[in-house]
Amino acid sequence: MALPAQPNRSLIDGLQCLYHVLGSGNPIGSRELARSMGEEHTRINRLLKTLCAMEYLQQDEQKRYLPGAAVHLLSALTIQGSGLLTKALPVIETLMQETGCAAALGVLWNQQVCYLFHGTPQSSLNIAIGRHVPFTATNSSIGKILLSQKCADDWKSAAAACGVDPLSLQRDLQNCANEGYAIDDMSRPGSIAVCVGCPIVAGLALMQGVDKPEILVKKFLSPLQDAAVQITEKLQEHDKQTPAVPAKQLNTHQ
Amino acid sequence: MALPAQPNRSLIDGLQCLYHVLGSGNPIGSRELARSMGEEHTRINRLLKTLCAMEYLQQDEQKRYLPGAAVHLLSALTIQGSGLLTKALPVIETLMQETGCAAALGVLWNQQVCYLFHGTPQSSLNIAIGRHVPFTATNSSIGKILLSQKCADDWKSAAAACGVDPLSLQRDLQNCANEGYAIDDMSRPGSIAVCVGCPIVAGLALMQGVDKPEILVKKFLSPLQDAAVQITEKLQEHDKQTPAVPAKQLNTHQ
DNA sequence: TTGTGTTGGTGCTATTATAGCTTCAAAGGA
DNA sequence: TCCTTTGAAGCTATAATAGCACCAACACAA
Repeated sequence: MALPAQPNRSLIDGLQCLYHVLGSGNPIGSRELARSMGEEHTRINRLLKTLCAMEYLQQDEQKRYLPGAAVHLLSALTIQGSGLLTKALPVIETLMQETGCAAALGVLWNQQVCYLFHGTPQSSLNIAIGRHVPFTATNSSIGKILLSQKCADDWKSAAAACGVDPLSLQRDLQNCANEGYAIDDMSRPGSIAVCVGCPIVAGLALMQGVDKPEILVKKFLSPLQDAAVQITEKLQEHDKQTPAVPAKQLNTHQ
Repeated sequence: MALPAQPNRSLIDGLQCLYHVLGSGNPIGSRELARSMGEEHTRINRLLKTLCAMEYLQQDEQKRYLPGAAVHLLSALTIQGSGLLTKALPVIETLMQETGCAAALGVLWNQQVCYLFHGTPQSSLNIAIGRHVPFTATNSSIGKILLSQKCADDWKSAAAACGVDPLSLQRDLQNCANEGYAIDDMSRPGSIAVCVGCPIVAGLALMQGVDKPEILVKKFLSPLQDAAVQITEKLQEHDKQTPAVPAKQLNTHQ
């Protein structure tokens, strides 16, 4: 991912602090966070205090940092603003009913896949958010198909980060890019995934235990692609007609 | 909310950019965003490019900005890291079954309430995220109870932001703080709300149309408080035992 | 109770990251 | 074809920031 001519270092590091606190899973002190991030503690402290002032974080009685109201609100705004989950869920439910498969919707970030949805035809419709720890992209059909749309530098970074052979990964991803889908037949159950969104934002997968990966392609690629197209179209309609939150309500420093 | 000695202006403004793009509800260009935020366009452009580089945002074919994978992942991490929704939902479901009321869980930020959950005993368990536009705090029992825990300066800001009489609001909020609950009997249906979390992070409300607000207190305060205590305890257990995402996976610049 | 170590947070100041003006190529619309 | 607006970046002055040193408070062990 190319940096712009003048990236803003404070914003980058501040978001990394936020990410680490959220990923910590429990309250964490400013010096502890600085050590775990390998940074100078005063700077981290100031970034944390700024996030606190904005209510993205708050402090418990021992002054350790934990999520605040603003980050919950950002989550809600993310889901509503992008419409990804609300548009995708009805399509995914139909897809699961028609195919009898489990399905997942996930995003790729920093060589990791995070599920937004994971469910089965039998279970009540369930949102996966909060259910799964992010996991390495190269172990996942969603990860591979999303990674295949990235540049060669990202492929090298991914190979290094995930500890796999770069040439092998390149062949695999090149094939995914060519075919427009990715297969994971190493996990149990196996899965097949395609991209959704324009620009691409997520991967959609169907999962089923099968004897041969070709069966995943033969049985499930077509309905999966149809579902992905439907979701992408719904997202584009969403982008054209979603009323914005009034600017007065968005403005936070007047 | 008091600013620290050396707040980081870039982080503040960068998060406001992100918030505005998400709240926009559709892709938005950098000059358009700068105009709507009342800021100089070069700076906004650099902040947007930085958010893009980190994949919090992405650009469509017309180079307009829309949510990217990282902000979805941050949402998932928020929900998982705080455990607020996953811990609260089973308790809320029981509460709705026992009382026959609709319920809501919401956070307060910038004088606005945002629902994380809103459901009824009859509907399948549903997450409200993405369902409701944030709305002004003083029109909501959740807003009032959360606001009552803030300082007097915040009360004045809220009165100004929501266009209500400061003295009237102060009396109302003082009463909420004293009683430990807030009533909204102006909306249809009426509702009663208490705080959850330690430190407080959200408000939990029950809603039902009643002839008199006293009936809300008499019938629903006790089960509501019980549910709030249960959720708060579960959150504290969560903070003690949630495994963190491995630091290797959190580290984004190595 | 006392001493030690660690904590969160800030004062001070050098410096560099940043902000804002200007400019440009590209794109869209009349 | 011309005009307007766009996203993006070069240049440079400056103010926001980074890092060191320090402090009061707290926890823990002796």
